Order: sequence, then structure tokens, then C-alpha cells
Amino acid sequence: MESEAAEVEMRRRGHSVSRWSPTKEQISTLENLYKQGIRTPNASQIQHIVTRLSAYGHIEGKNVFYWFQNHKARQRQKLKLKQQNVGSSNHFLHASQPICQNVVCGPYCLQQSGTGFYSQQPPKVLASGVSSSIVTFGLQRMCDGSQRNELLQQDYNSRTSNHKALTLFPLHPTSILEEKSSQVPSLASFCEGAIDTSSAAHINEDAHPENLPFFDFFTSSHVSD
Amino acid sequence: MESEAAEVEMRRRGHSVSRWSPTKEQISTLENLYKQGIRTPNASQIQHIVTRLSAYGHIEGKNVFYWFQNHKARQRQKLKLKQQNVGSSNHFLHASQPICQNVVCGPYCLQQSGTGFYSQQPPKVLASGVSSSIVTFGLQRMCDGSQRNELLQQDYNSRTSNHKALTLFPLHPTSILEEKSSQVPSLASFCEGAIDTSSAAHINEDAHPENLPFFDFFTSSHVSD
DNA sequence: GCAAATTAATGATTTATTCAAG
DNA sequence: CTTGAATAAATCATTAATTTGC
Repeated sequence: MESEAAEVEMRRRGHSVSRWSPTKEQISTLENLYKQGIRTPNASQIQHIVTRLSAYGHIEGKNVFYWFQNHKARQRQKLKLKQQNVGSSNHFLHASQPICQNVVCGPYCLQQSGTGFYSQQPPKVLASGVSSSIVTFGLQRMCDGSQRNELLQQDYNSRTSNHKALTLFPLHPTSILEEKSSQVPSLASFCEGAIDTSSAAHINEDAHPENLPFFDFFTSSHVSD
Repeated sequence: MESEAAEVEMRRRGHSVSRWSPTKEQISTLENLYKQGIRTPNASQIQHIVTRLSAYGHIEGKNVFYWFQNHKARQRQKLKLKQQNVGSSNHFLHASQPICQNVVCGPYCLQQSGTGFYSQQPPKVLASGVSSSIVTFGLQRMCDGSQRNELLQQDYNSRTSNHKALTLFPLHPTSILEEKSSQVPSLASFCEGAIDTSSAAHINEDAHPENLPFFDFFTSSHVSD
């Protein structure tokens, strides 16, 4: 439905609408995604999620971002409390089980080689100067050697998606989702998207006058190198 | 063109460009801005800064954002160390002096009324659906009642600019800078800018087909209120 | 002088904490 | 009381300074 117009109206009329109120569908979808292992969606993922969930009501990228941020944190602290109560002793390699039983948590993490991971993608720069910062997702941190034995299903899908295009939304196997959108670390990427792109927009406005007002998540592969 | 060239240059010289290396000019400008009181520039401020600093080399919004984030934090911890060494006892209302002697730190902060500050601007939404999330800058937290007696020159200019249009860049007294750009809380706003704008753009693209790819920093006074 | 090796700065991310709307 | 939103603190990782041995 067009809750968008309604909300814009509402906001324009001074009504607070100061905070996003997710619909049931939106929440359940987000929870599903979380269960599938999404922890910190990157720009393209968020873009996708927003696009899909917009069908159920107004939603913005930051809402999605914050939702995952908060959900992750609160699941974690919930877990912490639980474990505290149970007082289990062998808290070594089996975290996250109580949280999401649905996701496969491969034993791929912890104690890998020191800094061997993060060269998945070479730094790539888009023609418009929108560099896609790349790489460092969060895995190498967990695998680093420090004892961050928190959750560890972090980017299971981020990595698998390189191979099989992860079914973020069962409805749309549109691929995209990953790979070329280049693992940009969520927040900063938006930043760059919002700001630098705008400047880029009036710099070479003729580049994509079509319907990509700020960034092409999809073409970014072949730049000008 | 200029900034791209610089970066391309850098890349050609074998530098991996995995991280932004500010030029001298960029740094000094940023430091000046900081001294002028800018702590957490919002989207429009960042946009402006980027536009200006692009003349000196490649730079993106996120770079500016992170720079302020880091600089603020590190100045703060530097200060903390200093104070620790001095062991001054009457730490009550005179923070931030050691950091930036150039900025006027009015005694306007701490112990104001509880939540009186952040209603400077009513939530405003641009026609394109790019809501400018608004408000909460960071001041209300400091002034709130909690004892965050850290710095407090936070948005001195944010407030003064309401009256006298703060000279962010001596070169360009273009005003803008504040007021109407509605104090959007930095990060999230980019997020929204990057994501929501795109989706919104093809929803009602006809809103501002002119040359305002996502926000008009300059005209924003008479939006559609 | 100069590169390899160390150290210091600092750019970039993630996590924790806090505020406040509903 | 729950949770969306925002900021600050902590942390990681890379670049620049610098030291060191030749």
C-alpha cells in the first residue's frame, strides 16, 4: 500500500512520526533474515531489503540498518544473561546456538591464520570517485586470534553468497546482493553513497540520468581501470 | 575531475588506496572547522566540506565523517589524560579550553532545562521522500542532566549559525550550513540518503527533477512548508 | 643514503551505551 | 517496557614516521 504518501503527509503536517514503526510483515521478514545469518547487511543488501519491505509500509535504509544493529546487540545481551543464569562452564566454541537454531554455523571460524582472509576483493574504485572501500567485513576479526568468541555466524552467508547467491528473499533470486557490491562495511558506504554520490551526480550528471540518482549497486564491476 | 585524477595517480603509484590519506590542506581545513566548533557535521555540512576539499584531492563524505568522529574522540581522550595529570579539582564548567583556544565556548551548556534544546526544527520531509530525520544532535545529551561534562563546545556554531551564518569556509559565506538542513544525525542520514533516496527517486522522481539529486543545500529554506 | 623493521598516528568498523517514542 | 535512533568508546588495520643496520 501507499503508506509512503500517507506518512509524508503526516510528517508534513507536523505530526511527529519521529520513529519508524515496523509492520508485522516487516519484522518477520527482518527476523527471518537475521536467522539466515544476516548481521550487518551492506548497502546493496539494505537496498534490497528496503525495496522489498517497502511493499508493507514506509521504510528507509537506516531503519533496516538500525534494526540489525539493535537486534544483534540485544540478542547478544539476552544471550549473555541466559548464559549467566545457566553458568555453563565450557563456553568455548558453541555460541549463538540459543539464538538462532535455524542458521548453520559452520566451524569455519576461530583460529584461522592471522590476516589471511581479507583479500577477497581488491580495492576497486568507481569511475565517479565512489570508491567501494571493500573488504574488511568482520570475519577476519573473529578469526584473527583475539578471543572474540561471541557469535560467529556473522557473514556465513556473505561468504557463501560468493558461490551461490544466497537466497535473501526467496521471492527474488535476482542475484545482485553481493559479489560486486563489494562488501562495503555498511555504514560508511551509505555515507559515501549519500554524500559523495551527490557530488558525483552534479559532476557527471550525464552518467546515469536514468534512474540511478546516486549509485549503481549493480554495474560497479567494470569501472575504468 | 581533479580529485579523481589525484586518486588515479595514487593508485598508479602502487598505493592501494585502501584508505584515505588526507592532504595537508585537507587536514588543516578540517582542523579549522573543528576549532570553529564543528563536531558532528550533518549531511549538508559534510557535503559542503567534501565539495570544498575535493579541490585538494580525493575525498568522500565518509572520510569527513570519520575524521570528525575520530578527531573528536581523540581530542577528548587527550584532554582526559591531561586532566588526569593535572589533577585539577574544580572540574565544573570550564572544559574544552585546553583543546581549542580559538573557539569561543560560551557557558551556555550543562544544566539547561532537560530536553529543551532539540526542538529547534520540526521534522521536515523533502518532497522526494528523503526525510531529514532531524534533530538530536548530541547537545541534548550533554546538557541533559547526566554528567557528561566532556567537551561542550559541541554545536556552538550550530546554534549561532541560526543568527549569524558561521563562516565555515572563509571563502564561501554561502550561509547554508545549518538551520534548514535540520540537524540530521550524521550517519543515519547518509544511510537514508544513500538508500532511501534511490528508492524514493523512482517513486516520485518528478518532485525535483531539476538538479537536486537528493537535497538542496542552498535553497532548503522554503521547502514546502 | 636506502630499504627493511618498528613504532606511532590515524582512518575505518564494530560494540556498548544512552536517549526517548510508543 | 520494548525498541528505534543516535552517539561515544573500543578496537582493528593500514599508512606515515622513525629507527636501525648496512
